[in-house]
Amino acid sequence: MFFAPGEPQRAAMLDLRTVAQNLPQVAERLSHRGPGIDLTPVGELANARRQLIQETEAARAQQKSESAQLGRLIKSDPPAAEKLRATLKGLSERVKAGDQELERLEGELTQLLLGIPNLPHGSVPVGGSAADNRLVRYGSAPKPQFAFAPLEHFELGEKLGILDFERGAKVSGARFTFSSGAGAKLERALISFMLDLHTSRGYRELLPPFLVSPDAMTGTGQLPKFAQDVFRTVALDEKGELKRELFLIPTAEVPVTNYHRQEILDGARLPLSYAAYSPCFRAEAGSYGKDTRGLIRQHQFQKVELVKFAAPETSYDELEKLTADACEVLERLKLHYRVMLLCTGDLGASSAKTYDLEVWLPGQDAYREISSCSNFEDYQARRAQIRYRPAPGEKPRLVHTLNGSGLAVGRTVVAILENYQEADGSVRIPEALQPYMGGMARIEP
RNA sequence: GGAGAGAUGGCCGAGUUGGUCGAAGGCGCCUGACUCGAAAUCAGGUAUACCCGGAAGGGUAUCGGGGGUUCGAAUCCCUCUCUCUCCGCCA
Repeated sequence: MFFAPGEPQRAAMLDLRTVAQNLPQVAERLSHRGPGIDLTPVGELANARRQLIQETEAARAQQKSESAQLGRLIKSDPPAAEKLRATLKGLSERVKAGDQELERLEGELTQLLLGIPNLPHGSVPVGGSAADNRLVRYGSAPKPQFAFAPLEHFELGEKLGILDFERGAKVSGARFTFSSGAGAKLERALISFMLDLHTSRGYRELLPPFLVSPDAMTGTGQLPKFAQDVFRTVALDEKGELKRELFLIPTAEVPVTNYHRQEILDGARLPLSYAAYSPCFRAEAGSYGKDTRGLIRQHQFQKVELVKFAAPETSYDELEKLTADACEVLERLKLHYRVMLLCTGDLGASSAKTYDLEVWLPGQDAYREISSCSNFEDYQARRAQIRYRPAPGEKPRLVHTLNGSGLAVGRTVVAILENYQEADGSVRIPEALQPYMGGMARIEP
């Protein structure tokens, strides 16, 4: 039913039954993401699992009813009871063996399913790389013109004394930075500005834990695929052995999406919208040599994240709204940007559809991603078991989860520095932000 | 960190000499009756997942998680997690 014509938005990922019963269709749609996904083992394992369940459950049903009979026999006919007990012993062992094998099969199957990315939505353009992403629109602010050669943000930041990359490296290593003075204040102002904007537009503010359990990381799909991209923390016991492990969140998406893990939400209250500030920690494995200078790619940065839990019928409308809410930050800051629709080849593994917001950076002479807004459909919800009851008495269904940055704070600082720079090296503060800066209108050396 | 108590269905709350307990009772919710309508009252229904089946329906699992004892565990044993109370420490 998930693949009925005209209903592509219902396409679900990771649902074993759907995948197993629609192998060719699923494989076809996954092929748009690129080669290398083989579903045959999934089909084979699914069949083996089904068969084993039937056998084991039949044996268990027999065991159960005869076991009850044994209970009665013990009182009425002890010798017969002893005889039956001996038979049941054997049956019990068969059942246990079947259970073990089933557990093994299902573990293997889960590992396979975890490795399969989400199915792209029908409206996502097919393409192999970022070059095939589709331009959706530009924001209202025009591209700024400069009568001088605009500097990159790190040059400005160092000259203004508000970004200290050297000391960041001294204390923590590469890709760590101190913001100081007006720079630190600017970050704080941006966070408040963004949260105030979003909460005034219907989001509930949430300040989440910054460390999460391995379960939470799996629920949103960070594990096991991206284990190398995250920081893991451990607590040791007296003997120096692992007592507990927690992960530094790579985005507030992780704690906030897991906020409703294993819950059945009231359908009448959907969509639920949250705006969460958090620092984000990323190991950035595999990006050596990329954006080595400046704030663009740090191991730690701050972000305000928007998260929604929506009914499947409305999730794509909510994606448009969420994207517009993220855009609104750039609109108010009067920064030039464009909205891109990611193609199948550039789409994140968990996402069914993603819009990237790319802000113009005159110092780099390039558009750079400052927000990524995605609909994950029920891909995350299935793992995290987040459901909703459409109406009282009805069956629970999986919700659709969405999220997007609103926005990445560090990159917003970059955009402000580069777009609002003056010939003398000073930087104006966008009007919308001035109330949050104690009225400051300009950062000067 | 030390001492103790607890974790049962949407919620509250029985059940711990192991057997027919998916689990009494209450609340909530749904359906019907009564009513012009509502409230109150009465009757019935009311978990989730998986497997078989076209369906009706049937089967299996789940009483915080995991493991064990047993023919059989919500009930016994071990372990982990979480919550609460008291003491200590601490931003």
